[in-house]
Amino acid sequence: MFLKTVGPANAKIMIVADYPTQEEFLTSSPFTNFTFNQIISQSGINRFTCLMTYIIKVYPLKNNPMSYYSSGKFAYPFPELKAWIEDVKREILLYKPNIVIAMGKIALHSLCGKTNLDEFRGYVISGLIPGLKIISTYSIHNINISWDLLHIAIMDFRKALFNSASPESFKDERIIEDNPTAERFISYCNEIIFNPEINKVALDIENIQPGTHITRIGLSHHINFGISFNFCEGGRPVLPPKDELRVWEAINRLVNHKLLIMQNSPHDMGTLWLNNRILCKKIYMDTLIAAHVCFPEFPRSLLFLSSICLNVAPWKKSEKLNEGIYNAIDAANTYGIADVLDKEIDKQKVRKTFDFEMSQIPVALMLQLQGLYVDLEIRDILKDCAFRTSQEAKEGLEKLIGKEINYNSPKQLQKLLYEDLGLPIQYKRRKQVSEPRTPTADAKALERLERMVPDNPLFQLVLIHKKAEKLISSFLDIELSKHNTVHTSYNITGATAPAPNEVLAGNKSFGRWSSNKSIILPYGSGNLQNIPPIARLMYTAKPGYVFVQADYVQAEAVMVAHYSQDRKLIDMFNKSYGLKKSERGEYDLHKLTYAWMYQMNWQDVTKEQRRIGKTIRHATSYNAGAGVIADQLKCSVQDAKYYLSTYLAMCPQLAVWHRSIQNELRVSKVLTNAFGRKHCFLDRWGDSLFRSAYAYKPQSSVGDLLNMAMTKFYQQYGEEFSICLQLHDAFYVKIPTDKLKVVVNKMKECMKIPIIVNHETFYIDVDFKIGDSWGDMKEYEI
DNA sequence: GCGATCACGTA
DNA sequence: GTACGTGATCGCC
Repeated sequence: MFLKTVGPANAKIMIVADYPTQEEFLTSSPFTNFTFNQIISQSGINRFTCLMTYIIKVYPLKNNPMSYYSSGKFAYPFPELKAWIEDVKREILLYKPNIVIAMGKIALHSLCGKTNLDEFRGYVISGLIPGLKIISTYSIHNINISWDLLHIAIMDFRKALFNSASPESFKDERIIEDNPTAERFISYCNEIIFNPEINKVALDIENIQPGTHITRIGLSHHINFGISFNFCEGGRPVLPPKDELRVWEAINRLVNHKLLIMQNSPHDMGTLWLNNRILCKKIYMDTLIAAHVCFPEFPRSLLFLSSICLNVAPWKKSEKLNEGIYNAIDAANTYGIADVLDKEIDKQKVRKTFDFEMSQIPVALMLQLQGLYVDLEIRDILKDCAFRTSQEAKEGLEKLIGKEINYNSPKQLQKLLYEDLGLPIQYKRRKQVSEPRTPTADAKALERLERMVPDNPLFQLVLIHKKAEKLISSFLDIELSKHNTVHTSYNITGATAPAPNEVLAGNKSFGRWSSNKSIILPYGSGNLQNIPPIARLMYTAKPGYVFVQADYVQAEAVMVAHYSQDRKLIDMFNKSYGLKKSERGEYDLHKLTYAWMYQMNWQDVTKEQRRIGKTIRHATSYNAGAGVIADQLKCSVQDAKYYLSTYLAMCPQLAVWHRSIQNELRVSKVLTNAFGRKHCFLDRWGDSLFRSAYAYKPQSSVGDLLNMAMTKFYQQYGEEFSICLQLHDAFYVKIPTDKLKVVVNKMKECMKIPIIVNHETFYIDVDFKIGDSWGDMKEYEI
């Protein structure tokens, strides 16, 4: 029995999905699954006006649709599937819908012959049937695995609805100049400069990696126009230096006269500055930032943004477009996206957040270009030391187990622990109980095993060895620039993770910066926000200079106190605000936490008890379970449960706050932090959504707070005093030692920013530390 | 060579 | 517990 096509013969939209769900098949009720209902109802399409069918008309064997192909590739369908595909094509010819929505890779390939869904998703393309418009989107199966995709599919359905009015395919009216002469390109720049009606220009560069040599520059002043100038051919400059200079001069004039639109402007700005000393000052919009502010949870590539903002043809390098056309279309689409996002920013009322993120561009760019200096001597000492430690541990292990294995290989280590030594298998923590248990040999597992098998040095030796190896490979053995600096690219919009496969990775980004390897100055391991304390020692201020670190004290805890309206805690923070470190004794948060839990005097709290208080407070703010607390405190789960219940009894507000977040989510999936930053949570309803949501407001508010302070400092004093690091709730400057007092006061002034939560205004205290080396910072009292 | 997986560093 | 990025290994092509 096969599922038949349903719907009216005069349908304008036809939906072709890969295959039915098991229930749809067993009950003979096509297109009734929950996910599909969500998509079609939220897209505004009336399902009774659509023809709907499947390519594979049964529930596939072993839930594996690829079993209908003779190889892993789509190229060789078995006869049964071949016949089904022909059926669908016949129906399309018979009913002549204006547009077909292909849900999933199999539908896309069957109707269009394309295999890469990510490249064509959301674009109206023509298929194997002449004159037919097709738009592809994710399959129900994909969406069920990754719920984020639901919202993208809804947008794709809306686009299909928009395109279903007529069978006509849209006309590409774009004018693309992919290889203008230098004269033509210069005259284009001049035309723009002297045309008072044009005030914005989109700019996009192409360069050779590694390095920063610019091969092309694309410009656009209209969605239907793109021009790309070619500087290089076969690795050689196209023009004699004198003529090339004239082109650069024209570009320089242009960027000084018009507002610029770019996708990921720090990259293009950095490259233009390093290569050509062209400084782009007037940035109207970075489309990456605009997209982050409007759709923080979506991918932000140009291809994706074009698919949701524009009605244009897909364009992609793999289509073997010539580089010039590609570059020119990049620029044109960037221009078009900016127009759409501009309206979206106002529609969503997020202009303030957008302006704030845009204001961070100069300081992020400066930090990337400036880099951080490394003392070679100290690095070599650290390297030697770590190497010796690692070797000693390795030799000890060899004696102990009588053979050599690679401890960096989880596989080999697991074999040693659980097969050769027969120790009890340790499992990874699962997100859901329904997930299968996977064995692990990570540090936590080793520590647990150590507690089970005392007096065996094996575990400590493995831990020491692995730690030293990690230290060397990730943090010490890094490539330096010729000035002995490392560089990191700070991402204002947070996560850069692109889609790894057809199921897009979630772009979370809570407004904190992230940092990764700089493409334009590829030195260092890249991320400067995860350097361990020991490796920080090699980052030094030069003689006569000193690092100043300013960090917000207990910032997330203060935010949580206000959000959860924990009066006792708020009062404590209010009283301790502005006190010197030495005067803060009676306001030690963690000691007080333990004292409140067990009704004792804070003076009597021991160091160990303080540690418990600290761990419990931090973990419970974000709804951690007893297992996690047990691992952190290295105690039994039983004890952890006891601490947990004692804490929650002492602090009932916390559970109330968590419930209020859940209620907020129920009303709308959009949460807003203390500074108006919005985030839409797209995860499935459940614990993982809740935990992520609990973390959002405190974490993103602190991120915004620090970035506000740092940007303010940069704007006012950046020329004089150099900022050198951003670490989520702290920033560092490197200054001449004699300027210490002045700078600390200025930092303090910039960091005093009022925060309003629940109609109460408060400030978060700032601590200062100074040192010659980042790894050796001492308290500094003003 | 490339991508998935594991592991692990920070706030 | 959340957020993030990088490096080593290993299986696949």
